[in-house]
Amino acid sequence: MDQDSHTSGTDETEQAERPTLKTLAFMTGLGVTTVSRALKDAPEIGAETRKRVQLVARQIGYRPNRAGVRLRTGKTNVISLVLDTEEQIGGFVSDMIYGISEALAPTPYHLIVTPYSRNNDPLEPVRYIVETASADGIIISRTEPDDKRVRYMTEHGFPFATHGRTAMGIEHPYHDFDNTAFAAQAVERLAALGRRRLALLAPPANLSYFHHMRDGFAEALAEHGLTEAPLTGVTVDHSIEAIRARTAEMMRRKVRPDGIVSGAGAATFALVAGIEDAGFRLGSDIDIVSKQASRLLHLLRPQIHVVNENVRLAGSELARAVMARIAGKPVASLQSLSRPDAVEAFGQDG
Amino acid sequence: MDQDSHTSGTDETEQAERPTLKTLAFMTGLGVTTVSRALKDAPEIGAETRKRVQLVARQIGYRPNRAGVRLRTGKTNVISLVLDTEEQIGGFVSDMIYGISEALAPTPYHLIVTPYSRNNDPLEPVRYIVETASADGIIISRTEPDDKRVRYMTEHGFPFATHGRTAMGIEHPYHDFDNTAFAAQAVERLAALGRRRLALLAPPANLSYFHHMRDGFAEALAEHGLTEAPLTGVTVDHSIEAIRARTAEMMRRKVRPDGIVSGAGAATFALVAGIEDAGFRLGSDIDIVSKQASRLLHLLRPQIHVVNENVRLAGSELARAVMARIAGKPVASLQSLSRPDAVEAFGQDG
DNA sequence: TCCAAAATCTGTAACGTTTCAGATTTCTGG
DNA sequence: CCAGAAATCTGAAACGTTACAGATTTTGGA
Repeated sequence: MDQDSHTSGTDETEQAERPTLKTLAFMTGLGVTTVSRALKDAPEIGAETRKRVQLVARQIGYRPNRAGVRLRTGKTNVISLVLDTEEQIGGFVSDMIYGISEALAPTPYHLIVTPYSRNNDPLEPVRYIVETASADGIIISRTEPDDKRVRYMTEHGFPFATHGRTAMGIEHPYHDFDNTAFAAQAVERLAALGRRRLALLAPPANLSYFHHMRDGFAEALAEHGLTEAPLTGVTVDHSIEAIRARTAEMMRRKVRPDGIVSGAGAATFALVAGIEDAGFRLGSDIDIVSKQASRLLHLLRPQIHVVNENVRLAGSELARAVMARIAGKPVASLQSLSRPDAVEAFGQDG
Repeated sequence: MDQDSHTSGTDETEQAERPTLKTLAFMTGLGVTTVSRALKDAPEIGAETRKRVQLVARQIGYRPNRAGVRLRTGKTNVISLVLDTEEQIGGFVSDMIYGISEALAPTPYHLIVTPYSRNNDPLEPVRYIVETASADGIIISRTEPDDKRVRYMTEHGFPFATHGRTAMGIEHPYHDFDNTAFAAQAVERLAALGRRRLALLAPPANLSYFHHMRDGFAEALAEHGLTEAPLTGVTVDHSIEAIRARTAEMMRRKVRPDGIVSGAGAATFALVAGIEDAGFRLGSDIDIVSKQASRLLHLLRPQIHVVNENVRLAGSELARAVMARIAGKPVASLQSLSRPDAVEAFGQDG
């Protein structure tokens, strides 16, 4: 029965060592194997034994040792969020993390944040995680149409989900905001306001959602018979100063836009500044429809038309998707697209 | 590249299993103990052997199995950032995470994010980590003068660092922004602008930095012979709407402030809205000096006077502090206070 | 040349978990 | 009442690492 009578356990006092399966086995008089199985509802354990073990486990607050499980099974119970750590003003990263945490909370999964610098190889952190098996699943963002990371993880059969879609003939879990619909709605609103010549402040051209947004923009432009005022050389990822300067420059030209679609909230701050630098007024000379993750734009200028992107939701969707993928669910059911709400407006005057 | 074409398991060919100490021992012809020691520069290993082992290890890309180390030694190589996940608009959490990541990057430490809801017990996640030994160190924020978590971790001898100081006679590592100095500088600026009656939009009263900020505010007020216009019932943590409404209310009273000190950037958005709701103008009727983590306020209204708080820096300081604490460095050297830069102004008119 | 001390190296035993291959007990039908 | 099947239970081994207690070799002093 009790083999370990003489061994190491010099814990005769009250100082409770953390209970292990052995502790539980001793307390219940069962073997450690039985205890292990009873706790995970294995079929070959008697109903009463199972209940008894689980009761005791709950009583003494048993929690499986993660290192033990991980060493034995290779399962880490970790989801890794891989993100680039360049300064992103008004970044939505916190919302994403909150969303992921929310989904992970009722599970045994922990969230680990793996950073990389945007000028390094984005594949590097992913490769590290896969090679060292330091997580069960990965969430990535800044997805590209032909994404090395997606290819790598797919080839290695490693579970993951992407924030944003790809276009490389690989089916994989993702969550995305429908930026095509957003851009189309934005153009439509501007058209309804009587605007004729529109500019688009787009994401960087290497990212998938650049194409989505641009497609929606271009198509709606055509549909409403509007023309484009190209806003080149600058993207939502550029610095406030760069966008501001470039916008002012554009506005000072003879042929300037009377409407702008902006892909990001922080960038819109810079847009507005640039417009006003050039001496124009929002709402009268020009209108802006902007996407935003945090609800501050209407406080900047109530004339801005906004579409809210729920990044927190994206986070929990992504977390759920990776976990489902880890559990072996088919990919097809793990792809979701978030349709934008209608464009909101707050008033013509402060 | 040759991907493991046939199904998941049974890779009989070149598909390299991850190397372990055993692999290394076999390759070098040494014992596994010797290899283990050679890799960590133990003194009883011959110089040549050491070099040889390290060379081979580097060649085949050996990386210690974290689960193995953790199970054997109890060392997790994990730092846990504990944070509350309530919606915090314009939250600085991303910056903090970037800062921590930066400091952790050249070390074997990983960052794990442990969330809790503000309405639950903040001690709960801390206790979980300590009890399950799931990290080597903890970073907490929203520090209170008499902080349960600090007491708990100290009593359990668990390494940690706090964002913000405490006042309970316990010495512990911290990093803090000097909010007393900030408030004093802010008041001074407002006094210099000829303002006489000032309001303070403060942090929640339970947090340490509420007291720091309020002390600096009150003292400077006295020093410059100014009076306070109390802005009660609302803190920087309240919703935009709440702050906005409360501010408008205050401004509509007969006795209203002609200057406001604001403890947070997002809250200042609401302040400005409230002021303008009531029909007053920034720069002429009233001035604001605000702290901000992200540099957007001057785009909201160039009249706002700002002091920047570098949260990214705070993050790396905190990370360095916990790691040093884990390494056994004395607490005294791990306390740092960040002095605010001078108040910045951007102009009197848009 | 020899012996002890120093310098190197090594096997075994854990850490806590799950899996494998039985062992034991209970049940069933004849 | 028994053989065999079913139902329960079990110890040993293994995952990769480090600590302990030796084992072996080399060195150096006499």
